[in-house]
Amino acid sequence: MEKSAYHHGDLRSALLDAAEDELQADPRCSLSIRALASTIGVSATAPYAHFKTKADLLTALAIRGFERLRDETIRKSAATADIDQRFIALAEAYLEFSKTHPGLYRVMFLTGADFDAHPDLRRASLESFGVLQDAVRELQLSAPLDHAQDLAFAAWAVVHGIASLLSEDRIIPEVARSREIPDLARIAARLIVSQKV
Amino acid sequence: MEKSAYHHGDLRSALLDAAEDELQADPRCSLSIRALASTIGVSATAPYAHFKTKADLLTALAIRGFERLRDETIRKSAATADIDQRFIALAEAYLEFSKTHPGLYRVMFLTGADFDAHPDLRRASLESFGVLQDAVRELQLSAPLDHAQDLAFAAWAVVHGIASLLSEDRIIPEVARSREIPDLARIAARLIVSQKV
DNA sequence: TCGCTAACTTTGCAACGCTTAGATAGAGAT
DNA sequence: ATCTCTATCTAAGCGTTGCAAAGTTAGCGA
Repeated sequence: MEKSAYHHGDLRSALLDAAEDELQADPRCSLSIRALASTIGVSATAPYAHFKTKADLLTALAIRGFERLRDETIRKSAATADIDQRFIALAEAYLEFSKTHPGLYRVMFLTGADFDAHPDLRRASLESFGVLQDAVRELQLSAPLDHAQDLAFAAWAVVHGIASLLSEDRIIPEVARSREIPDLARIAARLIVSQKV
Repeated sequence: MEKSAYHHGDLRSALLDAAEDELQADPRCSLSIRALASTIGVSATAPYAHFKTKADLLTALAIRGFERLRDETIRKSAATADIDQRFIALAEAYLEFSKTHPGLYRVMFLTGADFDAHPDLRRASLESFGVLQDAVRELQLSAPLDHAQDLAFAAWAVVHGIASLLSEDRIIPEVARSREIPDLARIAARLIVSQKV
């Protein structure tokens, strides 16, 4: 990087980094390509050498997000030995991610990019879901496979539902007030864990 | 309406209707005030007499959406007598709403308007949640109140989670393929109903 | 009949996504 | 060492957007 004054060197990464910073500062901001370019110090249209459209940049951001979510959930749940506790830890990690990166989380689920057009996005999303799926399978090894699949999906839905309501502030204040993430994770985990056959 | 050529008569409602039509045609569209005004046939800035900002229009739309969601869920679940079945019907109605009005659903959970600034939005949202809450309370009249509250919240989270994944196409194809709404509703309902004390 | 006022139009600005055409510089071949 | 190819950048500009400001219209109560 800083190879010359003219060529930036790693504008693509710089754009994604700047976008993430912006999202961190204002989770609901509509990222402006021109503004990103400006803060980096390149011309307004330089980003278009790396992303054909703004949607493509958002898709790249979403992929980053899913990869980080996968890594975070794996890391935080690996520390626990007990299977039930591990599932709770996983839910916690998921909610924690959505709370510490609300803007990124928002982009992940709202890019509107369809999986067929972006196989990388599909893969990243599938891998995130896979972590939850594995944990559920651990919960009930003897269960018929489609039931385990349904349950993994249900687990994803609960956790994503809570995360979504949480980060969009659409959560019912009376319920969520003085509710910490561990509490919310337990609410979600209880539904799933109790379904063990 | 059509009081004169100059004054529209009911521009506010016309704007909301046009916005809904637009969302129905393209659920992911970013509504343009100018475009709405144009299709209605008034000047580009006429809408600002009724909505101070675009966000205010979106908030009004969200309120409409929550009211319709409340009505729909009440109507469709009232037909069923059995308590468990009623809960399933309720989940179905919720998912059905998110599927038939994906654009509106999107606006409802993404306006970013905070409840403190928009008490009408808070009320509408609370009333939608209240329908689910009542159904859960019916499920377990004897339960301690806070548990019922948690469970109602969990129910909302699952259903909203599924609806969100569904309408944003973030649903795992392998899971959702050939899954109709009744199936998805049953997956959600099983988690909740089985928690009866 | 006379204002008062809500609902409109006109004009205009700054920011936006994106296109096009041209400038720059590093890397590989000769 | 030079030439050329190409990815990366700049500059200029188009159409659209949200929104502010100032003036116009018409219905309604005094």
